Amino acid sequence: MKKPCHCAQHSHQKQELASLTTRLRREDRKITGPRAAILEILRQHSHPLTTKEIFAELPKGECDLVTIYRAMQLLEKLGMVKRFDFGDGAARFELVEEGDDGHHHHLICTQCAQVVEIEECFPPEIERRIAQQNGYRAVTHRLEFFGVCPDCQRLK
Amino acid sequence: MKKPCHCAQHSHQKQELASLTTRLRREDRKITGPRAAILEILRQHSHPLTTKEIFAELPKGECDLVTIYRAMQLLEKLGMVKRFDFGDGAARFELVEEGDDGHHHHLICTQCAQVVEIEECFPPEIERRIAQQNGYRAVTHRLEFFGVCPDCQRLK
DNA sequence: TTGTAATTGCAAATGATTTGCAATTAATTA
DNA sequence: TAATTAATTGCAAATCATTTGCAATTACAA
Repeated sequence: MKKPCHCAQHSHQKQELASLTTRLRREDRKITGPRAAILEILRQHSHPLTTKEIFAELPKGECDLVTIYRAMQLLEKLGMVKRFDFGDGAARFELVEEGDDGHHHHLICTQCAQVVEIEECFPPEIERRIAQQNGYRAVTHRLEFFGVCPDCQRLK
Repeated sequence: MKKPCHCAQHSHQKQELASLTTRLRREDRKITGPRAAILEILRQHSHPLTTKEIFAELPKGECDLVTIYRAMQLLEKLGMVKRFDFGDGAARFELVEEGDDGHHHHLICTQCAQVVEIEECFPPEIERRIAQQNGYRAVTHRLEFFGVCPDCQRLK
C-alpha cells in the first residue's frame, strides 16, 4: 500500500520495525497482526502510551484490549518496551531501542497531562551512596516530575 | 490500661495525637472512633501503610475498609497524611507533621518489600533547571528507590 | 501442505478504590 | 441534659485497570 520512503527519518523507522520483528522471532514469538499494529503505533509516538490509548489508535476491530495487555507483558519481558507509572492508575509504555534499557524520566503536566521527556537523571553517585549506606544492592529508581505546562499556565 | 509515660519520645507522641484531633476539629470534622484508631495506627508506624495494612491492624470490627479509604482521602486533603506510590497497585500513607509537607523518599526491597526512609532528594537546582527549560511551573517530583535489602541478599 | 505450539477473543475473575443511600452519631445549641 | 443537624459510617453495588480460563484460530517451521 504505502510506497517505500528512503528519507533519513523514515528509513530509520523502517529499520526499526524490521528489527522489532526480528527481536520477536529471535525469541520464538510470532509476528501477528495485532503485534505488528501495536509496534507500529508505539513507533509513531515518542511518549508513553496507555493500553487504552494504543487500543484507541488501532484500526477498530484490529484486536481485543486483552491482546494489548498480553502483548505489553510480552514486550516488557523481552525488554522491547519500558513500563512507566505516572501515578494515575494506568500503566504507560514506550518503545525501547535495542541494547538500551530505556531508563529515563518525564515531566508531566498535572492539568492536561502533556508529557516532556527528561534526560536528566538522579545523580548516580548519590544513588550509590544511598545503596551503600543501607546495604542494598542493585539499586535503581523511579522518578517523574510533575508541574503545570506553559499552555495551562496561560489558561489560568 | 497503659500508664502515662513522660519520656521524651512518648510525650512527643501523645502531643502528636492531640494535635491531630485538633487539626480535624479545626476543619469542622468529627473525631470518630474509626478516625482516632486509624491515626493511632499511623502514629505507631514510621513507614507508609496500605489501606489493607491499616485495616489489618485495627481491632477487628472497629470499622469498615471503606471507612479507611474515606478517612485517608480526608486526611490527605487536610494535609495530615501523605500518599506514596510504590508501583504495586496499592496506595500507601504516612502521617505528616504539622507545617510540613511530608516530602521524602523511600528505598524499597524488591524481594521482601522492606522499606527504608531516605532523606536524600533530587537536587533542587536541577529540578529548577528542568522546570525552566520546559516552561513548567510548580514542579515537584515523585522518586522512589528499589533494590535488594541485606537480608534478601543473604538468602540468595 | 501439515503439525504444533503460540496467539487470540470472549467472558468471567480479580483487586483496588469509589459511590449511593439509608441509618448512626459527634458536636452544637437551646 | 436533651434536641438538632450536618458529618460519618456500613453495606451493597459500581468502577476501572488488569488478569485468567478456555476453546478456536493462526504463524511458521518442517
